[in-house]
Amino acid sequence: MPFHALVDGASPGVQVPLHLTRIPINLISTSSDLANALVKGKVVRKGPLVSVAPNDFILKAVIQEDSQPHISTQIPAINIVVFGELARDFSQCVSPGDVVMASGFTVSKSPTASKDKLHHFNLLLSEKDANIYCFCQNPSIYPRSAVARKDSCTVSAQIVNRTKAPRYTYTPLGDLKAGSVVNVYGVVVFFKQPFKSHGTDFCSSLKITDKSNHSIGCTIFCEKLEEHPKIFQNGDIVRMHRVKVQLFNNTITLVNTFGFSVVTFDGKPSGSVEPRTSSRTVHFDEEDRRRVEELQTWISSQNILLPLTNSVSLSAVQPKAYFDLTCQLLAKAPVDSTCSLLRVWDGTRCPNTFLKVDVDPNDVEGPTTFSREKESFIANVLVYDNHSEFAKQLKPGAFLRIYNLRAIPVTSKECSVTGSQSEEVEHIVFHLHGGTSYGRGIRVLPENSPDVQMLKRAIAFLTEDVGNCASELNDSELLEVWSTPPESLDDEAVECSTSKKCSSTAEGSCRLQLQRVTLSELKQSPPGQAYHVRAQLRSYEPSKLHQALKLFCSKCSSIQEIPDDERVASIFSEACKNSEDCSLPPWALSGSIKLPLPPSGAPQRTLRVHLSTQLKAEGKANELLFITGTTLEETCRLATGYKNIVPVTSSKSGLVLMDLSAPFLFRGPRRFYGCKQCSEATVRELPSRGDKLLDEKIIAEALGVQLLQFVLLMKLQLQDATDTLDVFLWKHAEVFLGVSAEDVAISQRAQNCVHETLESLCPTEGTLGLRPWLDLTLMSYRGEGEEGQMQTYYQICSSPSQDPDLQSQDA
DNA sequence: GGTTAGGGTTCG
Repeated sequence: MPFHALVDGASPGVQVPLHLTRIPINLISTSSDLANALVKGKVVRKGPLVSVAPNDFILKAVIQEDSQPHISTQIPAINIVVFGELARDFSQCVSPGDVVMASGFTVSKSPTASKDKLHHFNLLLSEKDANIYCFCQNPSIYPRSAVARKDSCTVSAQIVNRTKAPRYTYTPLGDLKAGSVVNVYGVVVFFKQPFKSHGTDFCSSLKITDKSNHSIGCTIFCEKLEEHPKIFQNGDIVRMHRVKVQLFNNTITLVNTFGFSVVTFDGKPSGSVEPRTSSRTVHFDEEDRRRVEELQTWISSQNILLPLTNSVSLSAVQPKAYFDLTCQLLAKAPVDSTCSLLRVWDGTRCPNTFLKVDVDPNDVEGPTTFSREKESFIANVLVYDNHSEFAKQLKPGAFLRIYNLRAIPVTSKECSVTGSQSEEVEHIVFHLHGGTSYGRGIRVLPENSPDVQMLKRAIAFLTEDVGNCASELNDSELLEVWSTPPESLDDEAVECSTSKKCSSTAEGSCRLQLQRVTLSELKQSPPGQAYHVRAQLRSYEPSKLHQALKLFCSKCSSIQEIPDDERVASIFSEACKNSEDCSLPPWALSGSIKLPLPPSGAPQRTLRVHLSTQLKAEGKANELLFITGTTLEETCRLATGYKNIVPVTSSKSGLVLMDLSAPFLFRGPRRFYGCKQCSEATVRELPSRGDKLLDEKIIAEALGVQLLQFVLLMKLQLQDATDTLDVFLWKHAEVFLGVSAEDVAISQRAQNCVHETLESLCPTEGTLGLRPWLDLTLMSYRGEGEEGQMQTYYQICSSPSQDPDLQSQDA
């Protein structure tokens, strides 16, 4: 049913008001109190929509009591008459067989009772006073909209009143006929950011494909930028409504037409399907979710065929190459009338030294200088023409993706340290040439995008305080993880091994140039430094990827294992057993809900839930549910449909969270854990957040839980002609493997991606000689070993940049 | 009710 409906543009999550009381159809009469009455029935007949005036309609239908399926005859049924726009919405949204609820109705004597043998009264539903809710017979279809009611009745509801939610059909890209106007779904294989056309509008150009394997060019003209598709990378999914099919040069193309709308989705499955749109009235239902997930699955099966992303981290940039860069803007400055300088970073270090670009310090937005260490992580990007114009609106701190950057090598004369001779030095600078060829452009990424989350973690790892981490290095749990303290890079720790050169343009300041060393040389070098090595991957562990996934506490710096399901299940069953009656906190409302999708044959379970009065008052009752008395399996099943589920148990003192070895929060397939040592968990009402979406951080903070972060931890053995070396992959694991740890925790595709990366670097079959050579930046640091003695450890702090010239060299 | 663009690197 197409009811992911919005009422007057408000947010979804509509619920049947709790003060309504259901009235059986056979008890309806003129003497009944109808003010708070709710009637529920299955639509057994639906008449045509009759237009009586412009925007005024009448529709008749028959609903039948739906609660007595075992009685085959004499089921109470009643005529309903719907008026106005509500009638039109009902006509569009409700089909025979659907179950509806209605309130705010009046009754009148049925003139046809003797003929149709139905109820002696009719229900009259006017647009002004009545509400109709569509009730879904299978709660699994709309579990998100289920709400608890005080009378323990379960409803899955979405409001129909004033819903403008027609059913959409989508044309496969292989079936497009010139001249028609269609709705389509597609996977982006090429796109340009919107650019100013010579007419009145901005123009977006994109190419999409689907299972039919047709590749269709689309041109979108819209005056407002926010109406354009929000495409971040190839592989994103777009859904467009009302596009015209045209022939241009004998090729089918799509152009937007009157009533056009577009929504985009991440092409990577991440557990939740979030429509990207600035429209407040997006229509998005279960069918859409299914289509998006189907395309995501298809994309993952087409990985090899689709030229997806060209994203590269700074550490992997190859001179002369074109690439996309996801980064944070630190500072910017105009260079001249057609060119601006952007200073950006992504948490990794480019092996090449950047050309210093001279700008007037008074023109710089953001810091004019950085510490020497920080400077070595910052890239200089020159953007020209239209991009220089666009850059005027960028603010330092923003997260950007820059498309089709080019790494330009620049040779310049510099004086050596002694200052007497000049020598040729190769620098690098990134150019974003003018124009939009190859999708050249800049996009500001929203804070909540998975790529920005990953970027933030990489940057946070780079800048976090090492003292914080070092003080806890003896933690026994930490030492169990390969007996080593993973270290972080920070300004103190990075004392780079440099071949020091004085830039002739800089004020005598020294620039960092990482020297490449062999593994054997590295072992002889002093710790506490960054080194550049070229090596092959000889082996890695753990071989079972799920063992690489850990939980990390940023407060006490402990690394913890993810508890297995057996352990978590036992915590749930213990909590059930030990549960006692308790008085509810004053802010909590209590109710019950039925579990969706009971396993075949099992009776449907009703669960006791508590929800926040405040959230309910804000119309966000479904955003956070506290549940009691469930098994792990039931909790997971329930979590597929609700935003946030917090399992609790009742004790004499009131509601309490479960043992923190179990996840404290479930959302879809995601589970969130808290640190046992650092949490002071209490079940309490969440402070009002206004319009801010409840996320795990807000919930954890409110409950006094120190949120644990998913991290990946691996041990790699590197080899070159001189030696082998064990190194850890931790703080840069996400950048190195190109996935987020959180996705690895829930997505098979992310896991496959890691597996493929490792397999490509270290194939199970084949000789070592055939393995790619990797350019890597390593940090060395001192830490306490298993026996308490100090020893040197190494950690990878770059992504694997493969050296094509060395592919076939034998070690 | 549909002009604009209709992908295809590189001055800097």
